[in-house]
Amino acid sequence: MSGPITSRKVTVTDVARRAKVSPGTVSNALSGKRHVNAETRQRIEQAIEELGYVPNLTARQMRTGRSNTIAIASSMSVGVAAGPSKLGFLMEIAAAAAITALERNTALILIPPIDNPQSALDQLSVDGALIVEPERDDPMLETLIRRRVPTICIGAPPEMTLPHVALEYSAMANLLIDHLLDCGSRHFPLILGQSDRQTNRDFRAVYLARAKAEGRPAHIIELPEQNAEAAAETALRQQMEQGLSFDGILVPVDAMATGVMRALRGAGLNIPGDVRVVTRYDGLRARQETPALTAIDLQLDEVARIATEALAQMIEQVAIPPIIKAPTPRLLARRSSLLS
Amino acid sequence: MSGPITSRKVTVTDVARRAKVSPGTVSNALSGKRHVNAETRQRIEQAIEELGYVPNLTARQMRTGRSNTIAIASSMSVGVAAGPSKLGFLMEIAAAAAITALERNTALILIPPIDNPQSALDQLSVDGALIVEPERDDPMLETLIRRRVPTICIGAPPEMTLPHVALEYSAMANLLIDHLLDCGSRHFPLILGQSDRQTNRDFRAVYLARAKAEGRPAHIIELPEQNAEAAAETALRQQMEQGLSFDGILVPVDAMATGVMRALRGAGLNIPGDVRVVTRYDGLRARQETPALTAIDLQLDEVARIATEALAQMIEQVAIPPIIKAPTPRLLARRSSLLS
DNA sequence: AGCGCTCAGTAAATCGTTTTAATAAAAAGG
DNA sequence: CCTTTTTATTAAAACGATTTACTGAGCGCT
Repeated sequence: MSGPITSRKVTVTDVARRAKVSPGTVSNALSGKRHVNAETRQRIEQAIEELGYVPNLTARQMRTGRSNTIAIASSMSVGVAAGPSKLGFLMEIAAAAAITALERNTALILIPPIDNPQSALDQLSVDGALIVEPERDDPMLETLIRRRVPTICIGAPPEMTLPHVALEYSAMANLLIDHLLDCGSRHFPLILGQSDRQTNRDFRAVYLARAKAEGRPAHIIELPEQNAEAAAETALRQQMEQGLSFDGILVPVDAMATGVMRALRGAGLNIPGDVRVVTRYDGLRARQETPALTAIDLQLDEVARIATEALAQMIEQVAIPPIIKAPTPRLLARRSSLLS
Repeated sequence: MSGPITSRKVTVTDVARRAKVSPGTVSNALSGKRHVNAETRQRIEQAIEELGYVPNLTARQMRTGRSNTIAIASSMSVGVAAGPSKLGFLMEIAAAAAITALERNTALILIPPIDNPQSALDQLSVDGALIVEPERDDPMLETLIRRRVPTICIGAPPEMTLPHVALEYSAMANLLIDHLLDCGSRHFPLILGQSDRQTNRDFRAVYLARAKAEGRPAHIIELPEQNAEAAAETALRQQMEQGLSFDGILVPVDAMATGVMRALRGAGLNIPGDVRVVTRYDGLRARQETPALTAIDLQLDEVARIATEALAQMIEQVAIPPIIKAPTPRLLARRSSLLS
């Protein structure tokens, strides 16, 4: 407990007094917006040092109208996102975005999936927002638009006119289907979630189109996203009991892939010998499975960086293209599909 | 593009004018700090509705001196934390803390491990901070203390006088050792990281004390935390080649546990038949291993909640106990140690 | 000398709230 | 009926920075 008991905050005025200049000059010295004499600047810096001055960010924000803060949010309901899987996806992006943001002197505030996201937004003043894989009629997205908060979606939003970083779901689907074919699979069902997101639409469309074009059977299993792992396991088990046969499985959601693996193991099937399994999100789950799952490298940290920088542009009123291309996804072939 | 091109922000003054009252009254109506006539309040609420008034948080913060923002940070260097493992730990806490914070109208800003965390803190004005498993001479912690920012550590800080939520590492170590003994193991090395954190100190102390008291051999393998998984794998492999024999392994860090599992499988050992493996952090890794790893349920979301609420108290200058007990850790026995 | 121009610095206005001190009106008390 | 107290409201002063408009001083150039 050294130092004064009550240390009144030291302000720009205190510094100015000590350096025998006006507050305005101190401000200029700090921001560099106007030139100040080298000698004067010297005095100011010394005063700052001696007094231990730290600028009050709030006051600065108030004057400049910027909060130097962006939010990252996912609207997924707690039930869906709370599992380590989806949360992992969001958090992986959040961590990368936070780093990029901090490099630009911007703080990233985390809005995890909560029941009433709008009330949260009401209490926050942010310069912009990133929103991850928005759903149709996403309440959070709607609130942001109504408030005219600059917003960038990661993954296509339902109305394609909103600016977003386009994750190339179709390309991913093609990569995975090509790979399954390369590995000798011809009969592979598609297992996916039933929420109305771009990723689901694209995977379904590509899957159906190619099955038709290439004369292969198409079989889509749609599942609720609550408790995805167990849902996938039981669903697949049931289908197998009913005689469904296949030599591969395309299951984009990693949590579902884990469930699928469990069902397959339970049925005594050999992977990849009998069945090749491929998934999309290359999270911990895919890497940790035995055998490790073939997946797509989404390059999420790069995606997050791009999105954050685009958002910064948008906040500074610089025009940006409405659709920003994400880095090209790459296939990560692993033992769950490689026969040799 | 409906609506006015440039919609000047509507302020409390606009509302006041419209409701034919003074700005102060509007403020009182909003905050409820002073009583305002029911009829007047009615008029004000209507004006707010009609104008679509949204309070300017920054101005409010400036006047009240609160930013309604807390930071969560981990000081781990990028190399250590960037892996999904440690990041998972931080993020799991962050997500839970964000939820608790939002319930209290406080935003949580994320400071991921970056090279120069102090510069980041300089640009932020927060009411308080949570800091996860601080290290000795933690630069971030030092900055926070110098700035007199109310701070709560999650996991004991090096100087025990700082307020913190005490994760009961000793209890965890005892739980795991008891369990290994129950499962018939008597020779189990301890594999841990070499950074100077409370968790490492506690595990080492308990391990040594019990080995001595119970007449068992003690063998500690200390590893750098960079690239923990590979480090653990090669280290264990080497030790086995040199003739180290054991019937169990105590490896708190989950990334290292994964490496250990790989080394054991590589040596053709049966788990849990030949070797029982237990770890501490029950993350995705532990659950996804085959066989799944026995671990400790740290109840991190509860820990985060407790820490966030304590921090809120501290910010409001309410006295809090310097050491806050975390919920009692519970053993999650899984197939990596269960013989039957 | 007079004119224009840059340079450094200052005083004052401003951002949008909350809070304090003052006030008018109404109610209560004698 | 004249005080006191309470109640509801308001005008004005903060909060701590940035920015605008203004002021001299110094300098170069006809």
